[in-house]
Amino acid sequence: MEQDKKMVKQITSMDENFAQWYTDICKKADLIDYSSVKGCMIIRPYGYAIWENIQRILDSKFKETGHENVYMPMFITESLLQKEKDHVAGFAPEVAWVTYGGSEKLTERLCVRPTSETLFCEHFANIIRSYRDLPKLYNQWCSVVRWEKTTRPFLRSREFLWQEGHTMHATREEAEAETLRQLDCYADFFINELGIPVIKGRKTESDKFAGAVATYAIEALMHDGKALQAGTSHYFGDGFARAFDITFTDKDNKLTYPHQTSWGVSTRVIGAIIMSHGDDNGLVLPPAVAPIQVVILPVAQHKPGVLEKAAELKDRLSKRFKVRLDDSDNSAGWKFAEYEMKGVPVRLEIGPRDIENNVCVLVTRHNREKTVVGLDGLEDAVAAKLKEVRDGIYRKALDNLNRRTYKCTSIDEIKTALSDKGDGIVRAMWCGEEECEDKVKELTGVGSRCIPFDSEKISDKCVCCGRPAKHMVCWGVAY
RNA sequence: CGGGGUGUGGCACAGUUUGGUAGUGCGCUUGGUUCGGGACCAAGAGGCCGCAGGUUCGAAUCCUGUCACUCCGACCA
Repeated sequence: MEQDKKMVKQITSMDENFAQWYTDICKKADLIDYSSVKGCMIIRPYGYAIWENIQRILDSKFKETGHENVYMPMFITESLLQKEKDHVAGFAPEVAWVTYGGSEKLTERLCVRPTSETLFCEHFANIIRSYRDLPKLYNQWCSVVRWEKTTRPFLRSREFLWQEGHTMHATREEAEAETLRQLDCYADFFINELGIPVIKGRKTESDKFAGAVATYAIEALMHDGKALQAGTSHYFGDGFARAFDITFTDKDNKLTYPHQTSWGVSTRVIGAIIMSHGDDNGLVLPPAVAPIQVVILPVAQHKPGVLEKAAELKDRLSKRFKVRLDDSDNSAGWKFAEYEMKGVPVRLEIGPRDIENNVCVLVTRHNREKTVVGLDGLEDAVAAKLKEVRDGIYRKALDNLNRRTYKCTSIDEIKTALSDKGDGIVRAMWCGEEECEDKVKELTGVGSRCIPFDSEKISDKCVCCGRPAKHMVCWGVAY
């Protein structure tokens, strides 16, 4: 069928080489360009516009729950970074250091922030005195640097953009509730706005954030069956508070350590969108974050009245949607392919034939379905189509997750499932010992992703050692 | 950090084996015809062949080194 034909020859097909397909999309959809510094990418206007939309939605969610934005410095003195020993041990191998200021060697070298817990702690120590100062609900939008060895656009770059929330609370219960609330905030955003199903869960001890008491994450399954940690939320207890000497006087006039959280999502979200929804014709963007929600393509635009009608529709639709009218003199076919590559959710075609009949053609990106709709009430038809795209891509992604979820009770079952059906999420029981966690990875290739909240009892025994099981774990190959 | 691949107009590549005038396609510019799935004709512009050394009368091509990108593994958002 014509519809199945691959229109965009420049993109490597997913089945042929998934990694190449991914980088092709990043480049060909104008999301990024490489720079002369390894691992540092240029986020181009179209890619940055997606990030701005992500920021806008999340930022307003954060503010609805009382969070305030701040900005912390980019540099951390070495002695400050050293204060919490688990934290420094976790991050030291991948930090970049500034050793010179101008031509003078610094007496103490400065680390370029890989994350800002230490900076927030230093500041919290100065501003928290009484229980009346709590909670402190802070967030910052910034970039951080981690000196990665292997880099990939959006998924792992040396500098990346993110948001990091840092909060301080009077009680453990309050801080734990905050940790889970923000995890839910991310999960809702992924499911409802991005149409990406996620697994919510807790990380195992070995996979925890450096310095955390508990780390929670949302994991998403990509098209190739690999899992992507898409957002994290940490509960720190009072460990950092003790290391940084942050205390407050509680209602009973007792000096107390506050309880802390941090949580973040990064531009990796864009990688998740690409690998959850994209296809061999390019990007497929969730309407909520698409820089262009509707592209209007006039057909036979030199014929009298066509451009005028197209401009009129643009004015009408712009009141409710993000609209672009492409009246360049590229051929209609070229434009179809171009906006498909860029993942624009809804395309509107308007030509002389349509104008005669007072209709236009709407095409949804994810399934290329064409519908002829009347120009009266067009706004509602477009809104319905955008909803259809969100629901359609969510269903597809959920199907992928369900199809690639395997319940297993033995190492052999895991191996068989993975080799028969490909990479995916293995649900299997675990005794809680790190030794078994490592062994499963060694024997089958899948590591523990998380202990999911929607746990089920698959058997009584650990999939590895056969001793009584403590948890059900989701295992997978990670990005 | 290990293993592979690639660096040649903006992009994709050929040319390297066997050293001898820098090529093709796409894109770009100008003009014209087109336009419901990546249109066509004509005329143009654009390159110290990643970088640094070396061999040679002569190097994109051979040698040494180096850097970057990319893919596959180990570590990480």
